[in-house]
Amino acid sequence: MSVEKFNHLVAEKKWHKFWEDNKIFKASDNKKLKKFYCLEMFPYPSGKIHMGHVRNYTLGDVIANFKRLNGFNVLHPMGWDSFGMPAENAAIQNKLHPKKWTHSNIETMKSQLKLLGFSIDWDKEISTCDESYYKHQQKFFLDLYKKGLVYKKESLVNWDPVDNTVLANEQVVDGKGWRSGANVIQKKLSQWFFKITEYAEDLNQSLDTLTNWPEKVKLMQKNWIGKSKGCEIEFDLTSSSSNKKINIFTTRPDTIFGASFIALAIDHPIAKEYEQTDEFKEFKEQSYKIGNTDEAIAKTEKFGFKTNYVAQHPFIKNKTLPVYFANFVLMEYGTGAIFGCPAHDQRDLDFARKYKLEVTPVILPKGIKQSEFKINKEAYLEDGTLINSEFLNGLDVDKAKELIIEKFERVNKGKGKTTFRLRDWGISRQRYWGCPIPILYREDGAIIPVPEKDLPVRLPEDINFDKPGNPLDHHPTWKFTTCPETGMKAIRETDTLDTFVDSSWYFLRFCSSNNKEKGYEIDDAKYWMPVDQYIGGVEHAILHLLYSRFFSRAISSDTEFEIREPFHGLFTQGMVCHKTFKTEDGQWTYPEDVLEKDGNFFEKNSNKKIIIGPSESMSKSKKNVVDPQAVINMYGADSVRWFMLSDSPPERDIQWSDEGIAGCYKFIQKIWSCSEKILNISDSKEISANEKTNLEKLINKLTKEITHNIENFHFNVAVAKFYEFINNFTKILNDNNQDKKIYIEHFNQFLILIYPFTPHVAFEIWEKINKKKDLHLQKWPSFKESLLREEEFNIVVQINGKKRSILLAKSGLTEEQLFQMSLGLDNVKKLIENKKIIKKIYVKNKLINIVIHE
RNA sequence: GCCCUCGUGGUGGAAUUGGUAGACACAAAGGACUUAAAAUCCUUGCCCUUCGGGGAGUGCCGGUUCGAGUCCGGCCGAGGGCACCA
Repeated sequence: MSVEKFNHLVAEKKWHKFWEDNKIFKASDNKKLKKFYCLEMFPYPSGKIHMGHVRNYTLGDVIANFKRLNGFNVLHPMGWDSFGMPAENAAIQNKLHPKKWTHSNIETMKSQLKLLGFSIDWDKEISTCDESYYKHQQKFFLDLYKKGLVYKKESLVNWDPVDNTVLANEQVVDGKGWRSGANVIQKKLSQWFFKITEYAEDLNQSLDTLTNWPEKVKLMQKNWIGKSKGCEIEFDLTSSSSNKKINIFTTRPDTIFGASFIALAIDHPIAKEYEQTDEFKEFKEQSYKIGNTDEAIAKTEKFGFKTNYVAQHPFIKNKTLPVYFANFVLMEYGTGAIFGCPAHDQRDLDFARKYKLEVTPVILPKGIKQSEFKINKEAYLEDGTLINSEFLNGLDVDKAKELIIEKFERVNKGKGKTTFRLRDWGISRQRYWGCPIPILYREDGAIIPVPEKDLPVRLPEDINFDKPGNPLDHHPTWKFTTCPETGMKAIRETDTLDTFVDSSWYFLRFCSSNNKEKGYEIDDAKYWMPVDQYIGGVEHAILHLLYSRFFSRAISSDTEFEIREPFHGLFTQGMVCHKTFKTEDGQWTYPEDVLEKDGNFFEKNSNKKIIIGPSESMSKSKKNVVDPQAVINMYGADSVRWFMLSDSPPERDIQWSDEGIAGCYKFIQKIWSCSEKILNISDSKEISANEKTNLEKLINKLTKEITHNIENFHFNVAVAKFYEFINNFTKILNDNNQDKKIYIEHFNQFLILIYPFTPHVAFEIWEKINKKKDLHLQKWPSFKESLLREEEFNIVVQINGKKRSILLAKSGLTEEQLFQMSLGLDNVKKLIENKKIIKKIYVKNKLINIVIHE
């Protein structure tokens, strides 16, 4: 009998149309339903979708479908992170307007996403470059401005000389621009900032409430925020000509008696007094000379510049400390000044050795005599007992810290203080393709926020990219305007907002996508927020997630509904990898251009020999990419989705392979042919009661496993269980009486279970069997614990912990009965002959361990 | 340098709380069907074996336990984050 194949090309098109026409993935407005907000990180419209998108949205789609079948009102939207530099770069290179380029990319990518059959509510689609989006963002900017969370300051910024723009600290990777890869230089500019540091404590503490976030991500954020408890201490500085007071910050106030110098940052206010001297100029120049990479900075030799100040030690009369400027002290952290305790800090020790300063140990390691304890080249950083420290002597480090802070506070020379590594978020970008900052500079010098009624501040469309720099700045008319209150002349802010601002609230916009008045409606947000499951790449573990957590708080504080944590559950998926191919002369080669001949590989056109490199994350530059669209055409959307869920756990990297996708295709066909076999049963006969129970148990077990594995993101295990089921099911189907009704009943349940993974083939078979297009209206099946209970068990029989035999036993037997049975097993008998049994262990329905004397 | 995670067959990986290691898939070898191929299906997978079974085995060394991939200590290796943060 010939069996017809599943034709994905026809079936997928048919179901896409049906789903779209009937809007079956539309979220309901009925706020009485139990909701589930499933969100994947929205894409940047760079051109075409890539395998990373496919994986991301497939993972999310399984969850969305699963939750819908479980009776949730699911919000599963899609949008476009559509402002950003590539659009401008494309405009410069191809003379194409960024808007046109962006919109055409969105069209392409949208049609590609639709090919995969994702259950997206397209009615809620948004795009951050639309003024219907960014006008609300400008309103939020003004709100934050009113709340005092936005400020402008002259600051040294990371300047990318290739992209001609400012970069946030986070966008500088190893001293290079994250996008251009150019060496970043320091430049002074007046910049807008969000006061994210205002929320440092809250952002840090609240991480502990995020129980459905990966520990790894929470830890990365903790490290980034970098909270440290310490103490601020006031020192009196004197020189022959003046007296000063300065504050220093330390986390080791307990080592105050080991202090031997004060070190200041090069740009500390006191530096003003030395700026004119040649020696200081030279010192400053030298410290700026050091390489750009963080690593190079960290390994640079410590050096300093001695001032003519001395500092009075706070507790030792007549003891003064020399005051230096030092290249390793940062103005941005703490107070830009420290006291050096060489014995217990490596940098301080290096510095002290260089300038022959005192090294007084004040912490004695446990178990070492004071007379034998010497500091040579390594500082002692661990805990111990305080020595040489007057009233602190004999205490351990923690106690000493406590006591000394109390003492400082009592004598009014310092106080306990917490500092953070986190800095404020610089949001100004000297770029055209971004959200305009709604600010005016009036001719009298006043800075005026654009009134709400004048929003949006629209981007002009007639722009010129021929000159370098920001086209908004040299636009002939756009920036010239008047003050709405006084009528005085005014100039618009020509910087635009960092695109991370766009993505810091888009999840809120999805709650009220089509609302024209507000960025989001409080009632909608109350219902939908927080996002129940957020899925995306781990590369956003710090920036995007931290900014979003801050921005949600900032814009919703003082409103009726404060959104502190926007993402309840977070899942970070791994990357899609592929082998890399290079010709012998070092040219990267696309996988489809590589041919195999007798175990050797050649480039298709040139016939050059190909060297196969390690599997790496797919990237255009290395050409180790596979185009999703081509694969979908060939194998179908279900096969591609199935591949993305198979084998590798979703949090780990996955290796793309041609064999793998072919295997997935085979499995889809196998499901199809299994359904054909059932439908073609012509001589239906009743099945035996025993087989009937077996079948019931099979589907019941599958139901439990799939439910459990979806809930825990073990999609690869779920896939394995589906394979196992189909293997067993077809075996029973082939070996037994063919009871059509029973098989159909169980296969229907199987189709519901697999629908979230491979919706097209599931719908097609469902319709074929049931003559209805209503698979999506089915209820997720429940499983019966009673059916999971077995009447027979394989009980492992161990002797001294080693497996020796297996005992097939019915349930209900007592421990003693089972023990006697196991003693009767040939293998066991042989091994315990003439040996003394010392002990026996029984694990119910699982295992017997007989311990004997060897 | 500091912090974190992970080491299981040829490969991707599985293994609720410590309780049959290697599920499932890919690749390979052999076989069945076929004139042939494709497709499909079956078998095998380290060492020894009298074919009943026995032995070794989850990066390395040691420990706890009746029993360790799983827990503890120490190494080695890979990946990721931070990086002059006082």
